[in-house]
Amino acid sequence: MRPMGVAERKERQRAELREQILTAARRIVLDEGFDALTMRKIGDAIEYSPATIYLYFENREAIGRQLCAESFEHLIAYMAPVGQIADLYERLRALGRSYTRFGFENPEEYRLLFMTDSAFMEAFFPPDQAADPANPGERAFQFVVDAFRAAQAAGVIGPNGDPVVLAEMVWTACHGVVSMALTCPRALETPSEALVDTLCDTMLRGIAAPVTSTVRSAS
Amino acid sequence: MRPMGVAERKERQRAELREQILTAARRIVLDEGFDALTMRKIGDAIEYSPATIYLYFENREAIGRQLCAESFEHLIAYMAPVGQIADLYERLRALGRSYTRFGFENPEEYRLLFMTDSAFMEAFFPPDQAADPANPGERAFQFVVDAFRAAQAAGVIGPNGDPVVLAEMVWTACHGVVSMALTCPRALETPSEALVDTLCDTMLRGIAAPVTSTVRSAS
DNA sequence: GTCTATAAATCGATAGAC
DNA sequence: GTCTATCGATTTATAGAC
Repeated sequence: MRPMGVAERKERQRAELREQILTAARRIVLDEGFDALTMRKIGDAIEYSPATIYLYFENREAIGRQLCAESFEHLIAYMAPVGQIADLYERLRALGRSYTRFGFENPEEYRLLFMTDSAFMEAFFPPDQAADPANPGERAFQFVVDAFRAAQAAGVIGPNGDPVVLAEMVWTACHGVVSMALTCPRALETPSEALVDTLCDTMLRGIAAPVTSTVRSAS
Repeated sequence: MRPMGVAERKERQRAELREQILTAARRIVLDEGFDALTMRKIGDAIEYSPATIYLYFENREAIGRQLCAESFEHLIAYMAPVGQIADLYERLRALGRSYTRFGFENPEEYRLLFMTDSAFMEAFFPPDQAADPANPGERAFQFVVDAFRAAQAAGVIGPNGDPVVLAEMVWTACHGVVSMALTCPRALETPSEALVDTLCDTMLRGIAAPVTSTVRSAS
């Protein structure tokens, strides 16, 4: 008779090695970027042959996709505490800051999520219209949308503007600062954090300001 | 005696082949992106051996740098006509639109300039503080700064805010829309052009609005 | 000035032995 | 389940003949 639990142990060991692969891959990506992620490097790190990795992941991309999902959770972890801020206006400002802070503190994760080949992100923003709430990318974005919806409901920013458009607006603007700072820090004279603050403040003022009475004092 | 003009002809031929190399390289980059630019492909295109190219350019990066300089000129060509717009407020809005239009209409050029390894851009934003007016990257940026300066001088947007910071703000925000749209079009629900317009309008309203009296109607 | 030939180094992925 | 060995295809860049 085969002892009980043999299958369980095997399954456990298999999951363990899978996790080792991901840990090694994550380390490589964080240190050197996704382009530097090779099966050989992973193999060296976990002290297995490169061929073995193919028994745990279909290919290199599948590893990348899994890393993406985990990084989205990481991003959410940065933004989630902001939900505690009672002042809904301050919450919006803090959201921009927490998003960009994630980018600056985890540049290679940020690169992997938002600055690499679209093949990854498309896996997280599927073509079908229905937003999947289980999708970590979608969940991160909904955080921003909800914050705008709440601010509108409370009358903090005025009812004008689709919350989705507003969310995409601040998201892409923040993304602009982070991605430019990561691609070419020298191009920005203004310190990134100051730029983000100015940007968020200006946008929120612009959203709060009445659309009709644009200030145009001269000629 | 050697006929006159031999050296001139040689120099002319040399410049011609150099231009052929750049033309072939440009085509490859525009069609397939900078990563797809290889010495072999250039060689095939111009019907010379790959080795020959090294007699005209130090290496692959030097070719990329030259392409960058030309693409900066291309970007300036998009933005320059905007300088004709008399209404300084409209000029600022048009600046954002012309910048992003360059990106959408020339995605691979945009990628080369602003979304590739920083090694290129750093060549155009040198470490020394003094902004070199001959630098095409610097010149493109100064366009935006000058527009803000003019708008401030005319009292169109109020005197608050360093024009450089304001310029970097709209620049990075516009860059955010373009780069996100190029990296993962699916992530944006709002059409890019609409997003740019909303973004620029909102920012300009926020700049025009008085800093002190931020509208905060409720709790 | 241009070529051929090749060095030297990658890489992803697989076949088949154990 | 893991390995070795390797295929097959890249690439940049150079040495040396012509």
